Amino acid sequence: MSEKIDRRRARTKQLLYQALMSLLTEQGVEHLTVTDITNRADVNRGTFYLHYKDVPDMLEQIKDEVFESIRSEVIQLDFKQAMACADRNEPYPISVAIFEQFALHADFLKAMFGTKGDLSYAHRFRALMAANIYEKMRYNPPSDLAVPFDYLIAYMTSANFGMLMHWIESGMKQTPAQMGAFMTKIINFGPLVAFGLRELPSVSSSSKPH
Amino acid sequence: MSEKIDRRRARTKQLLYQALMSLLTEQGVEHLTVTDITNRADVNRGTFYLHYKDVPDMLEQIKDEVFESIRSEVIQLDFKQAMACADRNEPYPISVAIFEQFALHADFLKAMFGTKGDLSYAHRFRALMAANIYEKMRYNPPSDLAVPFDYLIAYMTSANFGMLMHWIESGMKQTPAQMGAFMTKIINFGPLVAFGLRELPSVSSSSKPH
DNA sequence: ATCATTAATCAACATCGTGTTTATTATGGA
DNA sequence: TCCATAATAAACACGATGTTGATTAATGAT
Repeated sequence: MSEKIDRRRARTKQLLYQALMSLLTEQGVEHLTVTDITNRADVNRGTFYLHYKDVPDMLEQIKDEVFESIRSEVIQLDFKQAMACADRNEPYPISVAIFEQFALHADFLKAMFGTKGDLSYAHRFRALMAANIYEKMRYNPPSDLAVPFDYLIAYMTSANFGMLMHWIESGMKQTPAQMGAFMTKIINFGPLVAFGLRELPSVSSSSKPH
Repeated sequence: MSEKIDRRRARTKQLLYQALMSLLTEQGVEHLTVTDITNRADVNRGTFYLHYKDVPDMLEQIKDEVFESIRSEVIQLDFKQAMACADRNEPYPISVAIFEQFALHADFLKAMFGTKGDLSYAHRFRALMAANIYEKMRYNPPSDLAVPFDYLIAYMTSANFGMLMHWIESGMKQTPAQMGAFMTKIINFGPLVAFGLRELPSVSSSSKPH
């Protein structure tokens, strides 16, 4: 009853979505016009305005949906669980689930993070990761840093996000499970150890909970 | 003789530049119109086209100049020198010079890398760093990686670039010398050691030259 | 199956920014 | 001074926008 969806609305909305996606993969996020979208969707131009305010509005809605689908996974991350998985040398399931969610929206994200992409969207994902890492650190607050804490956050979010982008841009040759394993290793042991350039260092006293 | 610069050309070009910069810091790189720029510069709209093809062309020229000024410093980086400085616990001069060059163009870069920024420009700088790191690695080629080499590159370029962006976005509270010190530490010892979360690990055999 | 409701279409409109052109004015360098 | 060139002003066609009103078509409920 409360769910009343007119087939016509759903149909044209899907046509517009498909048209947008094909244009997005072709020419990136710039120079997207209502005229182009509606022409490709074989829909009257005026009809577009029955669904969206303008092109940025349409993009915003899709961005929100994709972001939310990933955010809902990210907030389930548990630092201790991830560490336990890393010690047992197995991928952390929630981490894998996140990569699967990314794979699901690969085309869209590839366009949004590609050369002609949307920097504000990248910032949004980085902010999500930062909040998450900050949450992790609260369990084991660092002190006596050789480099300020906010730089630690910037470093880690950018590094992880960079690997994610590289995965998407290079055609997702690794499975989500593999990527999850990479990420877990690097987060817990640092890049040099994870990449096999150094042995695992002995755990220092400063990383022990009080 | 060969250097013949009409004062009028130089004057209007500077007026256009100043107008562009003030608009850039106000509203980011999007929705920059010729009309807005020439209005703010108090210059006839037609005059703009005597200097630039269109707005992207004007941006491109400035982007090229700034990029080149930084690239010319980056290519002077020497891996061994940087390591030597790190061991003596002093900032690597060329690294400091790079940060000074960034500081020189802070306003422009802040706009280009901000929320409404230009992702293609960010990619360009990351590609520069990637080429540089790749060059470094050639002296000490890694083998037996737990994670593929291209992910190592993606990780490192993104991490370093992320710190750089954070420095710019947070108002450049650290001096170029301090930032150079941060960077040198992290590149050589990894983030966990650099941030003081672990002790310096013993150097493994895999990181020794043959 | 009917019918009122809602969606989609079509055509027209004013608006805005673009890039170009022409004629005119002014400024600079020699 | 005087020539070359830069800047101005006004006009133009073009393309995309966002809106409107009238019309046709499809849908869901009864």
